[in-house]
Amino acid sequence: MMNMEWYRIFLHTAKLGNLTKAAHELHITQPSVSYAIKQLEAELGVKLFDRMSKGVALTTEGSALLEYVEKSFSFIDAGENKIRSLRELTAGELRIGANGPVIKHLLLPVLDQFHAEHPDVRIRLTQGKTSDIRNRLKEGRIDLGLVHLPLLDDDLNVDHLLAIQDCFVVGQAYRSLTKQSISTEDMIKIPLLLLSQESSTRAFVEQWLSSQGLHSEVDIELSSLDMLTEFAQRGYGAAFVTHSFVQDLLEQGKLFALQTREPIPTRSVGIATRRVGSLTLIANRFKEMLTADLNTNL
Amino acid sequence: MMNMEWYRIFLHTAKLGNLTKAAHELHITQPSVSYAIKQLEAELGVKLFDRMSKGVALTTEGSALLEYVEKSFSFIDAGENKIRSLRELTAGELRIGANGPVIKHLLLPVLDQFHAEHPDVRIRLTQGKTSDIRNRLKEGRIDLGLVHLPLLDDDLNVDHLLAIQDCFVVGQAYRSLTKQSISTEDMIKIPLLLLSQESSTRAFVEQWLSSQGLHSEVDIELSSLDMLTEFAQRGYGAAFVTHSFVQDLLEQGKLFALQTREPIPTRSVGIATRRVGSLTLIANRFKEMLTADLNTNL
DNA sequence: TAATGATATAGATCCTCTCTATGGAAGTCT
DNA sequence: AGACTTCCATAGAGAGGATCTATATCATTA
Repeated sequence: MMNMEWYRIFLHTAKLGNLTKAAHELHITQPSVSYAIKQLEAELGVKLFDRMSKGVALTTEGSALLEYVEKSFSFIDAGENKIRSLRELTAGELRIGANGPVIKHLLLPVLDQFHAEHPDVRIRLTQGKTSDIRNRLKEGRIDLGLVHLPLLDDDLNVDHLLAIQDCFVVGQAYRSLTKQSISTEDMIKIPLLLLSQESSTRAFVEQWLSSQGLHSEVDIELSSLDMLTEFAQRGYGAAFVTHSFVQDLLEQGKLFALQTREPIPTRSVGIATRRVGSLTLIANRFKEMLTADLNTNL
Repeated sequence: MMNMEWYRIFLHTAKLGNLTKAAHELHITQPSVSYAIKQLEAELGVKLFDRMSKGVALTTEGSALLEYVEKSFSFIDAGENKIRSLRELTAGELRIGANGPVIKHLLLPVLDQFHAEHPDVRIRLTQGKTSDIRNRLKEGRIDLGLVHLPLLDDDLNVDHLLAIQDCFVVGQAYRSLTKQSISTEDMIKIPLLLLSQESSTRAFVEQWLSSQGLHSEVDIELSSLDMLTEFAQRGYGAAFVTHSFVQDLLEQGKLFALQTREPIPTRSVGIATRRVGSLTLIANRFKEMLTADLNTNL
């Protein structure tokens, strides 16, 4: 049976025209090269080299073979280089999905760091709701998703990343209500500003309310955090938002958090990946970076 | 060190997605495949397959590698096919050189036979004088030349192919001279029709004459056998030609051979090849055919 | 003719691949 | 749930081929 190693030896020998030099280059001895060439010639049934007084010279048939063998090995070389690049994270891509606020407040700083360290990695970022991200993950269109927990899916693996605390915020108009704690019943008398129906945040707040036997009439339903805070600032009502995502506005005195008597449970943001198969080296690295970063920023 | 055989095993495994099946296809056992994949992964420093419950699946990195490995092996396959074709004489080319009369009267019949047996071999035929053929051979532009002997050249190997007998022929006008033998001295009183200066045939006839202390004034100097016989037929004089090449015209009574009292020595046509290096399989085959053919046609 | 620089060959050795046997994990079918 | 099947991993033994050392051989060159 044909042995691919013989081709490697053939290639070096053909290029150098000298068994002894080829042996040197391959870190083997001259008889080994002689043996390999002989095997190859026997197996192919064709003489590949003319043995000259000072070295060897390709026969016509040998030359014909060389063309192919050269190309073959150049592809192997290219493949090994590609693998090296992937291993050293100087090639490949990172495909992530997350929702808007998470991208802006959690992902972006880490992404900056990642991009600085691995500028050759192409970053493909998709914005979407947790449910979108789940689908994209399962379809293999992204490698890694940042999602709100709980996310139950047999195909996905979800690691807790960090806990977030939600709260209701209001603008100057309702500032008086923030002086002391407020019951949930009283609170929902204020017009509520919530994210649109399908979001997991909306599901969360509605579940919290219903656990207290309450139900809210939503007054204003928006699809982005920025708009929610904008409306809240202008006094349209109380917006349900993640505390740390509006930190700046709270500090600037543009928004004020209500102190709900009934505490709002914390919830988690997690990293979701496919359960089957393994992460790309890149995604792995990024995941490490995410967890490391958020642990130092505690 | 990287072993090319591992790539072969990788390729089969990747395509089948199943170590056991790959082992079957490669006529080895499943643990061998398992081992090879493991070695390759270790050497590349990258996991190539995810081990699933029912088989294996390429990782992203494995897929990247596969692209290259596929191409690499397809070139090896192509190379092996090419060699097979060359071995079976269903590819490649035959490059021959010979002078006009030899092509017409010696080469053509054998070439017909060769072409019938090996229609896929491209035939490159160059017409030229013996000296041209020698140069082309030495430059590697042809593989095989049919030349007049003697041809002395350290770089070339010349095998005797067949002996030819030259003669002087005349047309109807001089027919009377062919009734009985004629002395060389008398003969050169007839106008002589010879090939042009540089041809080896011309050199041969002049050497024959001068060996008898004679010298000829050439009357008509032409560069092709056909023209020589044409002029001879029309009674312009005696043409020096190879007997077997004008056999037909002699039989048809269009030409008549002089019986020279001093016999014209036979000379030889030979096959010339480069001394260094080896013949292509094709040229070898053709050479065999030439010698075989001319031995049966004795 | 000796020296040089090649390749070829012989025989011993060692390494690596392959094998057999077995274990273990994940799914599948009663 | 338990038996079965399918597939991969591991361990250890064994064989065979690639490699090594030593030497022969051949052609060229000084």
